[in-house]
Amino acid sequence: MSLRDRKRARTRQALIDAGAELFERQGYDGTTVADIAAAAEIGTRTFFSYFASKEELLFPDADERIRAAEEAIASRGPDDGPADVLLRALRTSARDTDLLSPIAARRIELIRTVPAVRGRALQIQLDAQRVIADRLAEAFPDRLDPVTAAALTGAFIGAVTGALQVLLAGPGTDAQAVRTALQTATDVALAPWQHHTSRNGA
Amino acid sequence: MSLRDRKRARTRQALIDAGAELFERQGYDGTTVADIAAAAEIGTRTFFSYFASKEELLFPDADERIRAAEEAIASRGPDDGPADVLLRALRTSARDTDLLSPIAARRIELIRTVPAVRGRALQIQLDAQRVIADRLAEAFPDRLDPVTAAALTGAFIGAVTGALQVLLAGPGTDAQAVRTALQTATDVALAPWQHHTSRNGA
DNA sequence: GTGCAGATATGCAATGGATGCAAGTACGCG
DNA sequence: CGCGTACTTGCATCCATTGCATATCTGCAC
Repeated sequence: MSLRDRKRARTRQALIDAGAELFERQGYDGTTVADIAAAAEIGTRTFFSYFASKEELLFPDADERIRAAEEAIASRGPDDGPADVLLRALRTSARDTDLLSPIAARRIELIRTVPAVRGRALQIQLDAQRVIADRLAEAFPDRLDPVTAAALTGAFIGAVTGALQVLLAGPGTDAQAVRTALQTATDVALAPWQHHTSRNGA
Repeated sequence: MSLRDRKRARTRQALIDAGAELFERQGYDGTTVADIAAAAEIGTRTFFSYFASKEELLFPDADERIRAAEEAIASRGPDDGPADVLLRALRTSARDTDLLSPIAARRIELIRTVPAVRGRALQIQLDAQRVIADRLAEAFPDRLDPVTAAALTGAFIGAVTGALQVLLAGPGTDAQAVRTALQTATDVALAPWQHHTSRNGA
């Protein structure tokens, strides 16, 4: 990696960190892009050459996750069915720190409370869903037509999202509750597609 | 309805119509709120006492639809299970003109092409999903815990959304294709919950 | 009909995100 | 070293959105 690339990566991370801290301290709306740029010691204008919008700062790894999910689909085993593949994609792209680490908790809080952030999060999710549905249809051309693949993917992601939404709306949530909810959601969505009941470890 | 209310309703409709025409003619981003307000003959500032944002103009009946869905759940028959109730809610809140009328087609086009509009549409959908999940859990307290109700609702709406997304991404779509896709989506999401296969007429 | 209280409408100014443009500056490579 | 390209940045601008103060209108009571 060249100096230029290293520098750019460092600045990018500085922006992410500065954003996280300022959002924590002053709230999302109480923090301006100018604040964040100043904290990372770059010009305000330059912020937008790193992130297309203020919201993007909260989802810096969206692309990687989608790639990870695609990778999980591509590297499926010969006996895996659509349900297995979706579960693998979920486990691969959603790390277990995603719901319980303090940083993640604050992100979820922002998704819940700031409309602009929620809107962006949902868009990212829908984009991911489309990609996964395409890959899934490609992976099982005999068993899944494109519409069915999209419906199945939508059902899977929708179930997980819905379950987490109610779960996280309540008070303090522990790791075990998250696991149970995920198991419930994946069972609901995938029941007819699973040969044998599988354990969920995400 | 008082004069005041009638006047307000008329202005509101004028804004919706003006928005639809201007978006059609100049594009969404090419139309400013000031343009819309002027076309409806009100002050720019006043626009925001009718709609909280420019995007809201495209979803003027979101509240009614959610109420309609709640009503559909409340008025369920004694033999209806969760799957029947969700199907009724869908048929009630989504009119068949929603996907095929020219006005609706343009709205869908905007949802697909304008990020801000897509974000708002998804938020409205998620809000509706939460309400429906709550009502569903209340309707079947013995059979559905809150998390399962949310997962089921999410799977149902997610499947429909996913299927429509791929379907509408393709070229010209006719009524029959929409019906088939909806049938596919609801089957995928509700298969284990349906006693007997039901016909879908939405 | 008159007048008051509350709801509406509007203008003005300010804030803040986002973008185009035109220099300026740094980096990679020959 | 020297050039071409990529990255930064300041500046001006556009536009959505909001607070505030003011003017206007409507519903209702007397």
